[in-house]
Amino acid sequence: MPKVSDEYREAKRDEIATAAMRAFVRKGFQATSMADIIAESGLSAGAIYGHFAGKSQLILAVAERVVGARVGEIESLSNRDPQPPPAALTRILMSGMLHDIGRPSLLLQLWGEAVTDPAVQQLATQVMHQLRGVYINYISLWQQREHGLSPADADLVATEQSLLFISVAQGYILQSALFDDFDSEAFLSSIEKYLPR
Amino acid sequence: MPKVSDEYREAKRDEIATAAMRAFVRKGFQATSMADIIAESGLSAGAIYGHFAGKSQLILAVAERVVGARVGEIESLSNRDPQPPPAALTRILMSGMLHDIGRPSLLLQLWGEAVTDPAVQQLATQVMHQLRGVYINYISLWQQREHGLSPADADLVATEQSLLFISVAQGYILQSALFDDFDSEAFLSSIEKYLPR
DNA sequence: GTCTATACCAGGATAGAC
DNA sequence: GTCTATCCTGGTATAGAC
Repeated sequence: MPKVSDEYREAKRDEIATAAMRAFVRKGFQATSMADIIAESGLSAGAIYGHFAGKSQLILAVAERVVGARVGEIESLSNRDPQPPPAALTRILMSGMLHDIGRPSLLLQLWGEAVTDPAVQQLATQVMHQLRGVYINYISLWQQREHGLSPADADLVATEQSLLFISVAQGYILQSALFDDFDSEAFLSSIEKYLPR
Repeated sequence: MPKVSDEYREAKRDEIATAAMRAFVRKGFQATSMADIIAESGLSAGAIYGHFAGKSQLILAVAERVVGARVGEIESLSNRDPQPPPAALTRILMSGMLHDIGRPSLLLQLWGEAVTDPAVQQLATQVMHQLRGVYINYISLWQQREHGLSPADADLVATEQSLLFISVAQGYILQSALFDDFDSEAFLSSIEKYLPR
């Protein structure tokens, strides 16, 4: 395979997926028709079907892009030297996410989609595991540094607490989408005040 | 209007909505066709359209039933005399919910639906407000009884903490649907261990 | 009120030319 | 690889008899 062709192919897929994401954010996965995506991308039906087998493949590709960025970011945070306390992770993650996808409502749709679409379900589950792993590492490190726990004890605490911290991030996303008077700052500072250190 | 007619009407609506809910739980809102609901109910198209204007009305009706039960339950908990600590609320609520709707995945779909369907969105927002109100009352009462705070101070604390407790309930629902190895008991006991009392 | 049969349409996917 | 035009399925909603 020639190299240029591969690069072109990848760039085109990216261009299409990005356009699809814009459309999905606007109207939701289900309500977005292929015609919408075609219009948004400025391309034609033929062009799109040349790169993606169908709408569900497109949803999956968009989902992968959305969550992929997030996982990378979290991993990079583990290696930061003046380690922020675990509760502050939420703040950092949420602002990164908002920067990337604009409205978090896309995630609500993704979760809804996971219920019925096995491919999305699998992706979501896999990401949850990654997320949990990263949180556990992060919290364990924090417990060792801050409270002098042994690695084994720290891991135990981290395993317990990870579910709680993940819940808080999920709560942020849900509440920001569903409260019409959501106050981001109030939420985050409340978190930092009441979650364990 | 004759009384029997009204009663019959309401019973029939309930029968249809319940059948629709079974179908929705099985296949999801979008993937469920009117034909599915017709089959599940054992009735005919004509009968259903005689009681509901269309599929979206049916979704709304099911959503109202699902969340309505929950709100009622929470309110009744406030008046319980040996008041369980706020973190224990999660346990009680979640078991009530599981009992009612079987799998929590229906809620994920509801949240996804809220993004695009204004009627569902409005319902979700309204329920969130109720939920927050009930949590605030509950926590405030607890703070007064347990820590002897003044009502004003207790309200302040309760307002801050309510978002956190709601997050935890939402996290439970999401994680139970998205983790293939979700451990309900581990989640709940971790909550009770690390959340403020 | 409820049934059966069907009209009607949106929208996903493809055919074939360029 | 991409375009236009079109096919065709699945699915909502209605018509009309009972």
